[in-house]
This record gives sequence, structure tokens and C-alpha cells, in this order.
Amino acid sequence: METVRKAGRPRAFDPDEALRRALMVFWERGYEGASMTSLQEATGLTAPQLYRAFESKERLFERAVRLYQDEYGFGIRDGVPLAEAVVEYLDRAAREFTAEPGRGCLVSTGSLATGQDAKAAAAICRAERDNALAGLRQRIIDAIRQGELPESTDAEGLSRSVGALIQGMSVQARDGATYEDLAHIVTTARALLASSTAVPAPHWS
Amino acid sequence: METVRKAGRPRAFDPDEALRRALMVFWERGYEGASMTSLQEATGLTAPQLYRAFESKERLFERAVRLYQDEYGFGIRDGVPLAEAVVEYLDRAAREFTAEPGRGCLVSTGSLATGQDAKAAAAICRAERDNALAGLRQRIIDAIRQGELPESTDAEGLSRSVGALIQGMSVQARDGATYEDLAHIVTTARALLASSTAVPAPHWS
DNA sequence: GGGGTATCGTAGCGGTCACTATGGAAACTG
DNA sequence: CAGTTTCCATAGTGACCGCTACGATACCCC
Repeated sequence: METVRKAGRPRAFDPDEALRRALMVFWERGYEGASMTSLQEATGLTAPQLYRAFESKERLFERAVRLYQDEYGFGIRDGVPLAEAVVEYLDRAAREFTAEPGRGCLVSTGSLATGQDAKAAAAICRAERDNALAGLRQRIIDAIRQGELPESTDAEGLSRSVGALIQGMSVQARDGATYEDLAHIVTTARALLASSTAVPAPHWS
Repeated sequence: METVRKAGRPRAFDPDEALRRALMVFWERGYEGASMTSLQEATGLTAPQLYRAFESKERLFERAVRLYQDEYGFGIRDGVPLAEAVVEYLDRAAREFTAEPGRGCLVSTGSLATGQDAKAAAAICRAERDNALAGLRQRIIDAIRQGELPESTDAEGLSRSVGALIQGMSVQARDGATYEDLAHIVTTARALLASSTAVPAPHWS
């Protein structure tokens, strides 16, 4: 996958590196809180450089969300009982949301606004949230079908609850919660899952 | 508490009514999404009228949050087992967050941004969230002390989890979830509380 | 070298933001 | 009545927003 040489003056910066830095700004400040000026400062680029490379703030955010999913995103792990995988999922979220103080999740809390500028960004995040929730629900449905969870399990309720815990952890992380704070939520959720799981709970402490 | 007549031209509008309408705008669009222009349109007032009555957008928001707590806020009910009261709390939140489509909670999701303008608003909301979380935790600690919940209950974890569910429900409500959607979360939380409650669960269906 | 092309840096676009200066109007007091 | 006080409506303010026009510059191909 060589970058093909083309006519014209070559650009004097690495777009991937710029995107990575822009992501950090969006992650820290949210979509609306990240002004183009702050993005220019973080990337060390001028406005036209950013616009030629990424077209608009909205598209830049879209790319940043995609990079976020690729680099920092995570899903429910396969090959282990679902209850265990979900707890791992929550724990990884708790760690990541608090890796930098006051960070949270780019998708969960990076854009909830209904301002004119942020409407597109909010739609992007909403779509990602909806997608994650749907995937989680499907995983639970499959687990029920395979006898991993009792027939009586409310897949809709369990997926929405786990999603809500993630989103709530993101809010609390932005409010300054540490990993130790959020770990309490993970532990509580473990109990919830254990109580709704037919198979005996694994040997975690 | 009569409003005392004073010298000077009387104002031609009802500040309480204006505040009430401003609250609705903040609730629907969040702090940053609610521009002064939109607030003027919603209240039918001019900018100087709003500024004379409320000093600044930030103070207006502060007053709106206070009115929100007074009019729409709710707490954990006394006089019933805590587990039941918490479920009621969650259910009322679910109903309120979805009473208007895409509304959610003013305090939970009305301001998470770190933009320059919204910093004060974010601090107000964060303080309210911290306060609510502390109150919830205290209620749980008291319940444990009174034998209503088992000694082994993790008060920090339970309060943060319930708080996270509220915040997550707010996110999902803003994403378009209906009461029926969120009711699944309430039901799931009921199971969580039942499993961690020493006293037998009440006779709800 | 010359033409084509895409980037560069400078400078600034129109628009919206929260907010206010100003002068007149409407109530009070004495 | 005059004097005082407070609110009214009009018409802006400067700052910042996302974004771009423009002429110069640096690479490719022929």
C-alpha cells in the first residue's frame, strides 16, 4: 500500500498524525467545545491545511470518530461466557474513560447538543450509539438462544442497561470520577449479570 | 409574600413565565444549543428585557436549573423500602425524560461541553450531579445501617450504578428512546436491587 | 525549460454569538 | 407639577465561529 507520488506540491504534514491530534481535542472537549482554532493549535496546521485535508469540521469529526473506534474502540469479546465478556467490556470502558482525567467516551458524551453546528456531529454519535446498542442486544439474544443466559432474560432491558451504564460512566468520568470510582459500577454490574445468568458464575474474585 | 410596588416603570412581562419558557428551551436544546436568540423567541422578549431580569445567559441557566429541580425534580421517596423507592425513582425518570420526544434530563445531558461559554454551565450541572449522587449514596448507607440492605452492599457501587442508569437513560432518551424502551432498564434494575436486597421483594408484578 | 497541479501562507470573508449603549416612555414620590 | 427611577425598543458592539479567496511556491511530466 505505497502512497503514490502525484503531481503538485506535496503536503508538508502527515494527515494521519493531524487526525490523531484532532481526535484528542474532540475527545477532551467534545465537538462544540473543540473550535477550529483549538484544532489548528493542536495540529500545528493552518486552517486551509486542515480544510484541504479534511473538507470541514464535521468531516474531520467523522474521521476522528472512525479513528476512535479503530484505535480505542472495543467490543464484547468472543469465546468467553457473555456475562464475563460484558464485565470485561465495562471494565475496559471504565479504564479508558479515566485514562485521562475528565475524558469519558467520545461517542457517548462527545456530542449530545442540538445546536445548529453540532447537529451533524450529534447524528454521527447517535448512529454509533444506536449501532453499539443493537450489536449488544444481538449478542445477548444469541447467548439466550445458545442457553448461555436463561430464556427469561430481557435482551432489550439488559442491553439498554449495559449501554446506560457505559453512557453513565462516561458522564461520571467527565465529572472527574477515577477508575477506582467506576470500578464500583463494574462490580455492581457483575452481580447483576451473575443473578441473571443460568450457568454458574466463573471463579473471579 | 406580596410583590411590593416600587418606583419606576413596571415591567411588561412576567419573569417567572419567561423563566419557565427559557427552561423548556434549555431542556430541549441544552445550554450551548440554546442561543439567546432562541430564548428571545421562546419568551417573546427582547434581549435587554432578558438581561435586565436575569443578568446573563449563565445566570438564566442557573435559575432554570433551579426551577427544573423545583418543578420537575424528584428524589428517593421516604417511607418505603429503599429498593422500592429507587425503582420508583428510576421509573419516574424514565417517564419524565420521554414525556417530550428526545428530551432527557437537563442536568444529566444539558451541559457536558467544555467550550469557553459553557464552562460555567457545565460546572453547575456537574455540581448538581455530584450532589444527587452523594444524596443517593447516603440514602443507601442509611438503609444498610437500618438493616434494609445487607451489610455486604457496596453503597458506592450501587449509588454510582443507579446514577449511571439515570444518566444513560437521559442519553438514550435524547437519542429517541420512548418510555417503553426505558422501562426495560427500570425492570432490569429492579432485578438488580432485588438480588442485593435482604428483605423479600414487594408484591409488584 | 515550460505547463500542469496541488499545496503553501496570508489575510479576511459573512455570520452568529452573548451582550449593551442610548434615548424615550411609564410608573412612582413629594 | 417636577424629579426620580425603572423599564422599554432600537440598533447596534466586539469577539469568535467555521470557512475560503488569492497569489506564491514546489513538486510532477514532457
